[in-house]
Amino acid sequence: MIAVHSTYKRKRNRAVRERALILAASRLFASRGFEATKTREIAALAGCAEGLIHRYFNSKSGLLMALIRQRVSQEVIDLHEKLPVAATLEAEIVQLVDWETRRMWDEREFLKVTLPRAFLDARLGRLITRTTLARRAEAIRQRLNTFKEHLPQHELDAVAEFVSAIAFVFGFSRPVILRQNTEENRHTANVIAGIFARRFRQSSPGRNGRN
Amino acid sequence: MIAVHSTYKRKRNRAVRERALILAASRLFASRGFEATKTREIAALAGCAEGLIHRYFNSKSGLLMALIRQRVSQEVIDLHEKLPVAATLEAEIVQLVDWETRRMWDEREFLKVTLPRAFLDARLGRLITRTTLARRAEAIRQRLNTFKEHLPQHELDAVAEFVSAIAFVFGFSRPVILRQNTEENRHTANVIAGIFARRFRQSSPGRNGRN
Amino acid sequence: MIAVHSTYKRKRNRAVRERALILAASRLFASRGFEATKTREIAALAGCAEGLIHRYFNSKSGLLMALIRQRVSQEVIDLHEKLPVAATLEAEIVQLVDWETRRMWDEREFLKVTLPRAFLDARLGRLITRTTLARRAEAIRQRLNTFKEHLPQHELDAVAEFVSAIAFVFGFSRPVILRQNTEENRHTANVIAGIFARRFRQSSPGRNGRN
Amino acid sequence: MIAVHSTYKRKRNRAVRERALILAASRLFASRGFEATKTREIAALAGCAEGLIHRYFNSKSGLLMALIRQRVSQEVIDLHEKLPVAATLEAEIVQLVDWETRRMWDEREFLKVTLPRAFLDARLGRLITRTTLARRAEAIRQRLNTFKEHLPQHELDAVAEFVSAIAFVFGFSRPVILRQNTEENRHTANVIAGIFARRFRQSSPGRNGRN
DNA sequence: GATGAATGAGCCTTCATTCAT
DNA sequence: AATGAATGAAGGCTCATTCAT
Repeated sequence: MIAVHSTYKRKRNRAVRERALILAASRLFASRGFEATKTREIAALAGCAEGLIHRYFNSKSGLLMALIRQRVSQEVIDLHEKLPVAATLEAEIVQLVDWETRRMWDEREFLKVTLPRAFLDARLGRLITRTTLARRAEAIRQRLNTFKEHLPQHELDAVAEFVSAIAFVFGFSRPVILRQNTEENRHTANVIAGIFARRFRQSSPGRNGRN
Repeated sequence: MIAVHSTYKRKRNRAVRERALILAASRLFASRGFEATKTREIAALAGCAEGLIHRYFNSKSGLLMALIRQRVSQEVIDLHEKLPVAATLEAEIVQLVDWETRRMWDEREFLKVTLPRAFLDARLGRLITRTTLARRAEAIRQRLNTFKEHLPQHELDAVAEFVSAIAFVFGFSRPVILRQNTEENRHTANVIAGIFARRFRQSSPGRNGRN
Repeated sequence: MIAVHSTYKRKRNRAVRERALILAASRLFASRGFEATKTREIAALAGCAEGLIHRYFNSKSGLLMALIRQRVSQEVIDLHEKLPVAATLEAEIVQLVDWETRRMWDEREFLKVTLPRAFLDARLGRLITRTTLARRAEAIRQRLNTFKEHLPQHELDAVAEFVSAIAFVFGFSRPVILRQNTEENRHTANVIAGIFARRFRQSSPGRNGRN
Repeated sequence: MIAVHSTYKRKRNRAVRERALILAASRLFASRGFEATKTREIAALAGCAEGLIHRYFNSKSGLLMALIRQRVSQEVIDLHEKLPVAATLEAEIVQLVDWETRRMWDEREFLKVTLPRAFLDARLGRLITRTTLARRAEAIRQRLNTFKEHLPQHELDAVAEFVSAIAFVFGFSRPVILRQNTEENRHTANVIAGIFARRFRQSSPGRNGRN
């Protein structure tokens, strides 16, 4: 009984410590960059010993990889659960852009850590594409598929790409990299989405044309 | 990697050496990252002595700043000279997206160096915005202004933002960061531009409707 | 040069290591000068890692300061305990000169390190005066005070100064700086002290005059 | 004629430049120490090119040696010319101490440069002894010899040593190294000299004893 | 298993020296 | 001959990693 408890506790502790280290690393890598962050600082912020970074993750960059792997596995595509599909394709596109733009902003810390590494490491770049972006794109594509009668297949992909591109730029690049105002960028994203989506407005009976 | 210098030894030519160092640093920072690049490697690639980095630029990061400053000053907005304005707004939008997407690809090395630093340094982020992005956006806005009778002012800004966002994602992010195929991405950008621009198609007499 | 450490490796013993580093630094600074001594050499002689110099003392010059501080705090004025006061003032002066001359010789290593720094750093010069020289002078003054009936107050200070001046020159300057023979210099100091002290010979009854 | 003039001028220039470099080095070595002084600073202060240090003196330490050699050769023992011998031995000792104490103070810059080097370099220490101190001691001894009837030979040497020891301590060590007040130290030197010299007071007829 | 003190390879930087101009 | 730009060896310091406790 004691042994079990002890084992359990040890396991629990390890899991807790691992998470603490990953969280601390995530924060510090994002704000100072990977190489400028010292292992000592990570350990201090996580509240445990420096040596654990090497015991658990082998090395500083092992911790980085663990950080990425963890996020990738956490990544849950909750689009369907949390966001009801809109009534029209036009509305759906606008709503997707808004949703994804917000999500990119929420993900900014992870992206700040990941992107600069992906610049340098082709494998990492492809890993992110495969595990994160591709899955999201697929989820978006599925939702759009609801409207397939108003959306030729060859355009469906383009719309999905449009959504994630606009979300990335106005949800992450502009506010995070270039320090532009978050709200304004979200607004811009919406205006652009509106113009883009207009193309897919279903003509109401008796009205035609651009206006 | 081939040395970026022509053959000279102990020749006095500050201008040439500065350029060689900046070029070498640009290549190495882009491919390995700033901190992973050793000053010795930069000097070796530039074909001159390590000490010159400090004589000319004060420090390794001084060289980085010089690199950024140089590019910013070189940045010439040659949109008008090289790319004739299209006949219609729709065509102009499509052509601008294509042009800017290519340009982003051409700038990939500089962006690979700059962006990760901008992640960490707010001032640098704003500097880039002001000196590079804002100027280009302005140039695009001016061209679009040619079509102001077909483009309400509030949409003009959105269109300009759309152009540079799509160009950044499909000209740089996707092919460089995520190592996706350059050509395919350019195509996707064009498709998206097409859909977007369609919104601004001037109705020809006797024909209406979505198609 | 023989390593100044006993055999240990990766043992945790900060106190021992600090002492080993200070001792090694003391030896090397004295024989080669501060700047000519490499931190690597100090660490090698102390038998520990270079990094410890910076962990313990912050920097090479921090080690120098620690060295000085340590000696200053060690400095014990044991004049009274080890050297009985002589019967007469004349004898006391002679004996003090001899004692202090020897002590200067014993301190030669520390002085070789300290003096050249005091040349350049006013604060250090005053620190040494205050902590080391002034205290010794005071101790000498107290002993001389035993003979106050034969020594007018205004001369007491001069005698104390005489003692330390002669000790410094013939115990340190001549043998250490100018590499003159130690014994001969001690002899010279004694002769000078004899002449000087003669002034304070108490006239024995029935005999006067110079002899 | 032109050639002669030109040659003359060149020679003159070289001599002028050498002196300028030696003077600049002397100042800087004294105030910052030998290694902390950069050749560039010396050249700047001397108002000529860095390369000349190596052309004229081979190296930075060559310049130091030249500085020492020059001073040594300049050293003129002008004791006899400038300072008349006193009437009595007692007065002569007091006056010699005062004179030499002042001279040490005047020499402080040179000593600040030389002594720390002599700490490290035995040959230099002996060179200084031989060329500077020994010569002065000899000059002093000669003057004292004037009073040989009142001064046994074995004491003569001790008196000469006393003079230079007291002069060194109160003219240089105390005011320069320990930053003590110059005037006070000169006074102390005089008091000590007075006590010491008293020993050699010639008894006036009809009066004996200590007073 | 956890801790954090000890290690030492490696890098940026300095600056005496060299040499093209 | 004079200049000062270029060179590159060398050293102080950092910090990921190791390992005694």
